[in-house]
Amino acid sequence: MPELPEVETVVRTLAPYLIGRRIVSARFTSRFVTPGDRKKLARRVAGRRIESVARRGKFIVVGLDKGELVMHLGMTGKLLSAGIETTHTHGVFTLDEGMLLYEDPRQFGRIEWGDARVQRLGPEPLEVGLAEFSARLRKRKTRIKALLLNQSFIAGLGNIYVDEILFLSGIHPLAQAARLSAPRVAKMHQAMVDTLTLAIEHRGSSISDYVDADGNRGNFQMLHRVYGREGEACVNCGAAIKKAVVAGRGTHYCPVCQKR
DNA sequence: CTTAATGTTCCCCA
DNA sequence: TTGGGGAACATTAA
Repeated sequence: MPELPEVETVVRTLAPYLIGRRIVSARFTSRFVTPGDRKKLARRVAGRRIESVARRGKFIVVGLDKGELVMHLGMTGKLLSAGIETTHTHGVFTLDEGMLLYEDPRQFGRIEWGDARVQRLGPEPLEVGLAEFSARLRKRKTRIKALLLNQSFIAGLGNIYVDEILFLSGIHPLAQAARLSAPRVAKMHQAMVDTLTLAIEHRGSSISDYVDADGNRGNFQMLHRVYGREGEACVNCGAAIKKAVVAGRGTHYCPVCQKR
C-alpha cells in the first residue's frame, strides 16, 4: 500500500483531523507491529496532545507535546479515522474527539516510540537537488533499481514508483548506477520529481486495497505505464512490457525503450 | 497447492 | 565496506 505518494496522502488527510487532539487512551495487540512492551507504549501516549503530523520517507511522524510516535505502514498497513475493529486491527487510539485505528493484515508495519530507522534515511526525493543526487549516485556501483529502492540512498521510493521512474527516463533497471551519463541522471531526477508530484496530485495508487485516512482510494494506478502491465503494449513503442525479478522484486519495464 | 503481493532486515558469501 | 542472493516476517488472493 504505502510508498511516498500514498503516505503523503495519508498524512495530509490525517493532519487536520489529528492536530490539537488529545489521546485519551491507546491499545496495541500485535507483537510484530508494536515490538517490545506494548502496555508501556500505551501508557506513554495516553494523555498526550498531538502537535504535528508529518511524513519522512515512508514514515509517519506524530509529534506529541512530549515525545514522538513513529509509524510505518509496511505493506498492508492502514490508518483510519473511522471504522470498526477487525481481526487485523492492531492499534486503537481513543481521542478526546474521535478515534484512530491501525489495521495491518500482514503486520509488516510498525508503531514505535521514536524509530532509529528515520535517522538513517537518505534525502527526500522532492527536495534533493540534481547536483547532490548525481554526486551520491556516482559513488554507487549497484544496479539502479536496487539503489532507488534503498531508503538510505533516497527516502520514500518503492517498487511501483521506481519502475515508473525508470520507464519515464528510459533507463533499464539493471543499469549500473555509477555508469549512467549526466544527461540520463538529469532525466531520471526530473522523472522522479514529475512522477511523485503527479502521483500525489492523484492521491496515490490503489492497487489492491490502499485507502487514505478517510477511506478514499487513490487514482494514480490508472496512469501506471509499466507497473502491473506485463504483456501489455508499451505506451511509447508498442512492444510487450516485460517482467523480471530484480533486487528481489517484480520489475516491469519496456525491453525496447529502456537501455542499460 | 503454489505463487506473488505497494516493505524491510538479516545472514551468508564474494 | 560494498554488493548480490535468498530467506524471513504474516496473511490473503488469484
